[in-house]
Amino acid sequence: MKLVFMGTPDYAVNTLEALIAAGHNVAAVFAQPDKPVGRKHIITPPPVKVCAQSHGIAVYQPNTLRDGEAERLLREIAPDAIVVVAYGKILPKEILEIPKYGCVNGHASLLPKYRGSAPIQQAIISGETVTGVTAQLMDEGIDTGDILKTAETKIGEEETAEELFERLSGITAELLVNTLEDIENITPQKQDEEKASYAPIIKKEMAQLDFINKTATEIHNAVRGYYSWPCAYFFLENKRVKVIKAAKAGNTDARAGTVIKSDDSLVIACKDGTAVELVTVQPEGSKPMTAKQMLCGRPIAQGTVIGCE
RNA sequence: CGCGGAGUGGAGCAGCUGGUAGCUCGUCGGGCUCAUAACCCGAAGGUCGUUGGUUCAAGUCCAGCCUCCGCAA
Repeated sequence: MKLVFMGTPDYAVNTLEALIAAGHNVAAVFAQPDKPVGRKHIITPPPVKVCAQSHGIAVYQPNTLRDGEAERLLREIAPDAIVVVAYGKILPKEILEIPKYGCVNGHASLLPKYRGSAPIQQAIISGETVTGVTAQLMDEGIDTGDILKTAETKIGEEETAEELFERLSGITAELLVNTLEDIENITPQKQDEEKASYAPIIKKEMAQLDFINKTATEIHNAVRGYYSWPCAYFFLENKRVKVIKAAKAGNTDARAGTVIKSDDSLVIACKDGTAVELVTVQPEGSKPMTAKQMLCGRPIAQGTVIGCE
């Protein structure tokens, strides 16, 4: 099948590779423009671009798809289908209409749940135990297209968003290859709007831990869901401390937000009499370390209340 | 030249205005104890990232370099 692939980050690379390996003719790849990355602001090409180039595929990085240029180009290429994975741009109607089989998107949730930019993180933060990937026939809305195929997977109890990303990336690749294979025989299913939910883009501030108003389970989910970006955190003497790993630590009758243990481990009381142990942390300016290591050099008095400014 | 923090015994840190290094943990030895990851006593272990400079004297001041990290993107 003659395809155009649209994607940007690491997450999408598996799918591109899989499509090529499955024998499809990937005629062109669209990715976001190169962006400055890192402390030195080095202009870096997105992973999908790097991958495409290594396969000798033409790469396009338009700033917009709405100036007619992309449409003209795609009509000229005339793909049978456009496959979209984490591209980062909304496809306008005139482009959606170009391919015979439409535009097929791999979305990292079981639609209609968690439409939007952060389905993976949101699933973990919400405490889901099962998630998956949906192949949908894109329409003009955000992840509102008809469902072609889905693949489910369990979320591990200690699984982080980073790990889930990695796994779903592979599942997405497989699902999309299968979807294209069967595309003639699939009857697209409408999404159930009643069950729809939206996973908004993650902002840094959302990852600040609130021990007072969240239970230990919610804290644990947040720590996993925000890892490795932006990473859950709290403030200690005006310094940001990231929490890399946390564990539920039984019950307590201490007031929520209070440090109830700070010798060889760090335990904080949470909402509803629950308690959470902060296992691995990273104070601003330091490398990640165990809570015990941090306490060696920066003791925290028991009874200290960790608020949420 | 985007902003900022940091490189000190195995780990995490302190060391302000310069006179050869200290804390918590760990390690090792001994003791207490029915016992212990608990407690007590003791010990080992540091060319203070690197190069050069100022000084009678620098971890401590100055300059350059290397490395790590947070923010921002």
